Amino acid sequence: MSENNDEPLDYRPSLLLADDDLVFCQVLSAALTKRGFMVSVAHHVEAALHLATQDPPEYAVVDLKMPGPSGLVLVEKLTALDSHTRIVVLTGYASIATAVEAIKLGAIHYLTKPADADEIVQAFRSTAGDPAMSVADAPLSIDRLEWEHIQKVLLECQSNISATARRLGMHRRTLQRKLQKRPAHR
Amino acid sequence: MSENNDEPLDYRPSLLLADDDLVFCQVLSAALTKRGFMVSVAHHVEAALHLATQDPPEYAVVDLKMPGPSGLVLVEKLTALDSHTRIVVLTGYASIATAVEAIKLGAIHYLTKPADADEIVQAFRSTAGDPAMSVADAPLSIDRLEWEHIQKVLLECQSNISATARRLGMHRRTLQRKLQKRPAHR
DNA sequence: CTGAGAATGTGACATGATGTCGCGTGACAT
DNA sequence: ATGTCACGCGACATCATGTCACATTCTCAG
Repeated sequence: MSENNDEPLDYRPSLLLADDDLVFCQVLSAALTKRGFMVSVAHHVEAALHLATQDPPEYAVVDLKMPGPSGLVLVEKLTALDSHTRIVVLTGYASIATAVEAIKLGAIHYLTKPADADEIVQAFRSTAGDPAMSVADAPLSIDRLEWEHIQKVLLECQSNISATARRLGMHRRTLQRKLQKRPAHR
Repeated sequence: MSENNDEPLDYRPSLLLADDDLVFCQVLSAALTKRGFMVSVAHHVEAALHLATQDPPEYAVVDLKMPGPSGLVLVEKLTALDSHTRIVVLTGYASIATAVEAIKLGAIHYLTKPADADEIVQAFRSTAGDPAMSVADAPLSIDRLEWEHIQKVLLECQSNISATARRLGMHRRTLQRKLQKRPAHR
């Protein structure tokens, strides 16, 4: 299922993964390796550039929020090094402004976390004007997405419910109800 | 301040304004004319294409939400007609998904209403971005997150509302109502 | 060209969810 | 001690949602 038949079986395209989240990198790099990529990982822009300068990768997944310079400058540099590198931006702090910048700087797609490996591979294939994705993958439901997002922000706020509610622009009472309503749901 | 000294004084670059909001068109076209553009207006994609085919404009301002086909197809067609046309997308229903598409299809910038004429002119001047922009944003609000997710799926479904509602497991009526609301800013 | 099936826009209405206020409690710093 | 802040919970008016119904318009194969 996960084999890529478009390429010769023994050829693994190089992929640079730049993200400061260690566990996320582990999980994602394993998933991408399983899908046929030769993955190298960097946790900040400088390290990523070091790798890319020696051998510009064919694919790149870059997070925007990293210690030091933002992932945007990495996108720019990667494009400068090799304009054929297919770059996908993957961020937990999505905004229209950074999305526009990323695309203008050479990224071919802009995804928001949580995103699984399949979405990313799908993004690599995507071309402009053709949002014809595989209908197979069901998009996660609104409720599920909301839950993930809440959990993430809640973690950032050290489980401070009041602070989380403020950052999310929702009423504390509502957040309380949402939290206790589904301790676990697919 | 609003004079354009880069061009001969009697030369007015052509600008196509595509938006279905009549009063908005009046106001904006007046403002742009005052700033030295030769403005022509269209209220839907078909009319805009008719004008553009005869004489591809140098600049274009296109709204996304118009009766009939989306402004995205206009962006695509305009770029096909003349890749030098500087297109700015201007919409009151902004989303990351459409922003990415618009840029990939050839727009040079993506603005959200309300935007005044100065912002638009500014956008026309913009070149490839500066990657030094701030990226550390507050997380999206719950409402905003929901909006972005809906827009993404909607694009995948080629703006088919019924199909989108099915994929999201929500009632079509509910989706309609959500789409009519303006997206929350943060 | 034409009809079946699908998509869309819209209204109405019962029900469930949300926003909001308030109260009491405990933790912590001043 | 006293103010501030976070928390949980009750109550209630209001808003959003799910659901059904109906009239158009679109799409596309026959």
